[in-house]
Amino acid sequence: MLQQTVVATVIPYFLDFTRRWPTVDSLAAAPIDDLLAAWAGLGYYARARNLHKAAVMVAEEWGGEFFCPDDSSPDNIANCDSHLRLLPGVGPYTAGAIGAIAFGQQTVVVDGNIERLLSRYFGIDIPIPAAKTRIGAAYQSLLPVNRPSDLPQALMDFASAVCTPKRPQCKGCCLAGSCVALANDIVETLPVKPLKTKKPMRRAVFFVAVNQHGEVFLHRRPEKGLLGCMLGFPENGLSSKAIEPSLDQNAAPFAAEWILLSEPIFHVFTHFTLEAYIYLANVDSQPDASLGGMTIGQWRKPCSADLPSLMRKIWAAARPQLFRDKLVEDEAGSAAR
DNA sequence: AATACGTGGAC
DNA sequence: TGTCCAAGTAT
Repeated sequence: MLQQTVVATVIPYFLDFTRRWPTVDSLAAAPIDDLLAAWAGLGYYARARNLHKAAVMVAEEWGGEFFCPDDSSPDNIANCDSHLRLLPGVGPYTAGAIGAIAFGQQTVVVDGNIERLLSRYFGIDIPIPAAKTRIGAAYQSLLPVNRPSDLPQALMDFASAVCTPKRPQCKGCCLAGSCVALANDIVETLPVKPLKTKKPMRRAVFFVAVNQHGEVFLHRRPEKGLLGCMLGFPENGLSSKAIEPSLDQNAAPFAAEWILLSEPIFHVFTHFTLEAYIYLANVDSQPDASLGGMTIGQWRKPCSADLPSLMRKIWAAARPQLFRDKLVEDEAGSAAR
């Protein structure tokens, strides 16, 4: 959960997950849709899919244990690392963190905080990601024999509090006397990040329908790609790089009196900004939307908690309009989950 | 190596 | 509709 996500954001999700699925076995046995619903709003949804796959691997293939050699010889540290890396979603950082924190091994653990701290302290001025090799070597050179699990956690907290990206607290820093970047007055220029390209715009249309039962029409998105496997309103254009998708009703999941909201909403992703146009419909029947005989969606009680943030935002924009001339029970009653 | 992948908080 | 970034990983 902490991958590219700040601690304060993670805490409620972590507490919910560990309460509902306190063991690897329970997590592996949980329906993936339950995990995805619990993950909704946290972002980077491949993490949730990988977490479940990893739990299934540990439960069914590893006998329920994160096998790790208790002998801490260098060979076994490497073996443990490569073993953990077999789990989907476990990369260099996570494998190192598990090795150090869970098993007390002398692993290399370099997150964004430590990367910043070490690149500054050692004056590593080659760009990321090429600098990662040297930063890893620098970390290796610091590894203590005793309590190796303290090092990454101490460095992360220290860098997060003192060696910050902007306005680092060099005055009074206990490392100021030997920090290469400080001596060269280049602290805030490190680490060297690649130049960021301008974020492109995409345009998409979304279809929000409510039936006479107060249910909305949602579908499960394709298992890979943006918002993979998450619930969402049918749409057209979201995954298309060409900013061309027509704003007409061609992609509607079924025929209805679709009304286009006058104003689009905007949503910012990591690599593009979305301009989302929203079509609305109140339907008296319950159309069975299908393509080639396959049902493409389902009518469900609207529950924002199950939706990724983009879809929550779309629902929040659509709901007042849909409820204007049709009294429908909203989700307030079902929000006490 | 470069890009895809979410979201929200701090300025 | 800004900018930058966060306990990164997969492809």
